[in-house]
Amino acid sequence: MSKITRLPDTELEVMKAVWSIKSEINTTEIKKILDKNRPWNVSALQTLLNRLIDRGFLDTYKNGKNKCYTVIINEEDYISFENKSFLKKINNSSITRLVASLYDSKSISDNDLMELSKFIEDKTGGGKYD
Amino acid sequence: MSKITRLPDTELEVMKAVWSIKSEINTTEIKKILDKNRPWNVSALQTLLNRLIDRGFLDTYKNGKNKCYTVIINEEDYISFENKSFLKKINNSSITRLVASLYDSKSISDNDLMELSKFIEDKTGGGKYD
DNA sequence: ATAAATATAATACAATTGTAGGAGTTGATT
DNA sequence: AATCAACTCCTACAATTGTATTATATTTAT
Repeated sequence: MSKITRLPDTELEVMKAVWSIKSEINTTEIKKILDKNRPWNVSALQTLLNRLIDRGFLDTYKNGKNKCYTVIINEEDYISFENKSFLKKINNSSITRLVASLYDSKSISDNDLMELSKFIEDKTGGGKYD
Repeated sequence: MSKITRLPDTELEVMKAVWSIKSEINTTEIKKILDKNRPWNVSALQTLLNRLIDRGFLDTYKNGKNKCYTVIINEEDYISFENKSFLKKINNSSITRLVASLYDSKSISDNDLMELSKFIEDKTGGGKYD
């Protein structure tokens, strides 16, 4: 089990594309998805894929002329890792502080809070009162 | 009003120290605070302070032999900025998704959820039911 | 006024991150 | 098997980030 590390922005962009692929994950397929956002240089992409292999996020195998990839670190685990590190680094590990900051700066709405409230009720056993 | 940009890790470390100082903000004072966490090289610190000036986070003036700093970007604004960017980049702008991820990975507890719930009640007008 | 102590300035450099050119392979087509 | 297209590999390099050395200037104590 490789230790998860924070990814640089472009590597994360690549991983997001990789994670979204349900069929064979090869360079062309990845590039096709990335190109929907902005044009990608194939060599640059290859470099990033290699770095992701070095980091233990991906493994690779050959299928004919294609280079294919398998996911080692899955999306949920990585997102969890990022969320936890971020909460600590920026909000002193306080989720209330984070939500308050987002709310005060109008980055989330009353509706968002309602939805969140519903989630909390679910998790903490539904009826806090009665 | 300068545009806020994301800070590299070490520059953020420095800014946190700067933000915490209520008296005159000079290099020695900053270093004293930083050293509580890990030993800092003064020149390295100077470089980072200069970069923070370039980025528009700090301004500087001389007080006798001391170089002093004034804060341009305050902590709340920067934290808001980081929180918003992060929510978008990692959790698709969904706060419920973020909280769910933190909860599922046991990075926040039931207690944290309770506290958060209280905050939400406050903000959304106290009694959702009666 | 000179030495010792303290603070700043100038510069440099290695590691990481973002980007790309060009040569080499492989597989398909005729 | 020669040609062409698609894909990969190797290498390079600029920008950013993290760290430090040395030199210079200023203050303080003698």
